[in-house]
Amino acid sequence: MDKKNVSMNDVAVAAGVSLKTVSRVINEPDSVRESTRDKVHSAMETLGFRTNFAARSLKLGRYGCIGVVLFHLSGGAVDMIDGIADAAEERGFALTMIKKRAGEKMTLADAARRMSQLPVDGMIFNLRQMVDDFDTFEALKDLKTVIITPMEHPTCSTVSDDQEGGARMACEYFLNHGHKNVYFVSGKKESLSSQCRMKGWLAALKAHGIEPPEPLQGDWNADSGYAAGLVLADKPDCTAVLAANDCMANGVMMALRDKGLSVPDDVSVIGFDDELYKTIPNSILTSVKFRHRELGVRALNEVVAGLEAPSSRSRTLVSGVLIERSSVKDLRA
Amino acid sequence: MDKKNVSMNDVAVAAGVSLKTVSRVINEPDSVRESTRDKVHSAMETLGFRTNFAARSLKLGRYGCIGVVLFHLSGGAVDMIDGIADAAEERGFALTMIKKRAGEKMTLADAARRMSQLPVDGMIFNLRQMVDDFDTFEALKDLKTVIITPMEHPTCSTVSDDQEGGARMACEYFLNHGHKNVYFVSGKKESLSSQCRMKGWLAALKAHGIEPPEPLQGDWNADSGYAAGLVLADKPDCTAVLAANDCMANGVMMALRDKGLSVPDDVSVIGFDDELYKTIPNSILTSVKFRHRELGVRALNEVVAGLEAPSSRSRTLVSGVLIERSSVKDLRA
DNA sequence: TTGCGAAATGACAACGTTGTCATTTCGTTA
DNA sequence: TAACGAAATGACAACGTTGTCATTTCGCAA
Repeated sequence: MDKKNVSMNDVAVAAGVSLKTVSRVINEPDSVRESTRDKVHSAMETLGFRTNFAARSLKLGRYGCIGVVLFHLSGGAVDMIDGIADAAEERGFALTMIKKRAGEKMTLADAARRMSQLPVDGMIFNLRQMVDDFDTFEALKDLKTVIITPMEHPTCSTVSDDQEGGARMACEYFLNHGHKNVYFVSGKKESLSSQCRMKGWLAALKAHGIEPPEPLQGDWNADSGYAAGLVLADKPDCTAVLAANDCMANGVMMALRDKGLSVPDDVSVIGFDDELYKTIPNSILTSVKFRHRELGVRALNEVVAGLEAPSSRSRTLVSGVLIERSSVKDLRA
Repeated sequence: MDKKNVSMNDVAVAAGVSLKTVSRVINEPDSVRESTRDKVHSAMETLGFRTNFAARSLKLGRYGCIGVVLFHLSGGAVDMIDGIADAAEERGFALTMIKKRAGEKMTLADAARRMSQLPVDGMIFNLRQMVDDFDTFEALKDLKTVIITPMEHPTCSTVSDDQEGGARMACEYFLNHGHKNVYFVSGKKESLSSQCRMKGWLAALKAHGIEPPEPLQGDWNADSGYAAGLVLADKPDCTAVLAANDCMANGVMMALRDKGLSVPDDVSVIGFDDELYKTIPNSILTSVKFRHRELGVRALNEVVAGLEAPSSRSRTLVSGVLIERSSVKDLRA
């Protein structure tokens, strides 16, 4: 019965004004007389008018949308997306999202090409693992591209947690409390987060002239931490353990206890992400927390700032915070 | 120096063909001679042509995008978004996302209005708490709307985990194992998940003619579970505890142990979400797991299926699964 | 070589907005 | 009341595609 889409022209006819006046009511209401405005408004109301995004964008030459490519969707990603979305909202942008499917192989170039066919003025890549064309990739000109990744990129702006710095901070915290060495339990090998955390640990120890012990390989889950803890319990020189996340840290602590050792009296432990308190009552685990929300906000702001100068390039690091609880013993006493 | 946007016309001129032929190379390549196609392709390559989304959508009258409104962004949301995104990908759709900001008040009508100005053919609302206009809301016609929520909606299609059924299943599991009653620890009051889980618990007990004990109020975190556990430890008739999530279940278990009770020998426990194993080594907690990913897939499919008939209405429930471990003792023996 | 039907290509309008510029209407002052 | 400048409104083109329909080119049989 009724027409599919109500256009400005329909509204104009109904209100007895010109199409351009309807346009003005929407975009510069002050420039039209109040009586006219009311007529137009009620016509819009009656007909159920909604501005057509496609036509508007076509004319304006921009979309008001930022593309987000999720190469990987992990736990911390929620808060990051939250930050991106809130910041976008605040600046009047919506998000256009695509995701790498499990098993699918997607390069940065693939992602950029696909995104460029969608309604976006700029884009953000969330990249937590290495990708083949990382170093050779060049963003499409006139389409600002920001990569969320700990790696430095030759031409694109990047934003990252300072994971390396966070790990260094945790190590120094141990050393400042009189520990002479720090053991490390890593996450999955292919994870850049794990790699960076390990790098920070290595750097801190070397900076103090300490020979780092062999790191123990974990997989983020508690069971792998428990296995590592069993091994560490037998090392007499092990007084401090840095685990690449809280779940593994918890596994380590439980193994140590099962072996008759006390945390922190016999061995001190620090984790990452500060989420153990959600699952363990009265959690004592000291942990390095990253501000994922802030990370998202920064990434979005960087894109928006770069809309006018897509080829600009910057590198943003969002520092971590050490949440102090009681899992680290002060050996200096 | 170079023009801002390369249009099909530019490509046509460069390739020495008509604009329409370029269009055909893109949309129906088989209808154009191979030699022509090659000319066009190389012209596109040279000029860096990318089809203009706005113009294309304007002409076609559709976008190939599904809107997602996040009223609330919780942990389980990651998997759900993952499912939505994968299913969208598979069916050739991208996602357009907006989010309710913390503190902001957003009704369904608000969300629908905002979305309708964006490039979307249909939309999904993720709604985990009650909202003022839930019962009165009517979706915009010709814009299929699916709500992810446990509540039934008068006019819109809804998709949900069967939380109530999951809770019932867990209760019955206790009862089938010879337990005579089941205590319940709830999540945050305003959470619909918590409300549904409680409803299922009540329903199961009543169906067996059991008078439900007073539920204990928690807040999803372990500490609140621990507090509840301390209370429950003093109830001699308490042999079975259903906690609205795994974190609280863990809190309950630790409190019971601290009070000298054994799980499952003295008290049996079941949780929800099956995520404790990530944090606790050798976790014994039996838990009801919901398939959030599947939930997202169903929601997206429902939208896409409804694109042609936006006013159709359906209700989808995705059942939960009981992951059996050893935290429930069989009292029948 | 001619003629014919099918395949390939092209010209032009249309989608629903906004920008440019011209025209009309209004309120004010002489 | 006339004249004027400012405010309000309108006519028309343009954004970059795709659909419709007309035209050209091709391959093949007579």
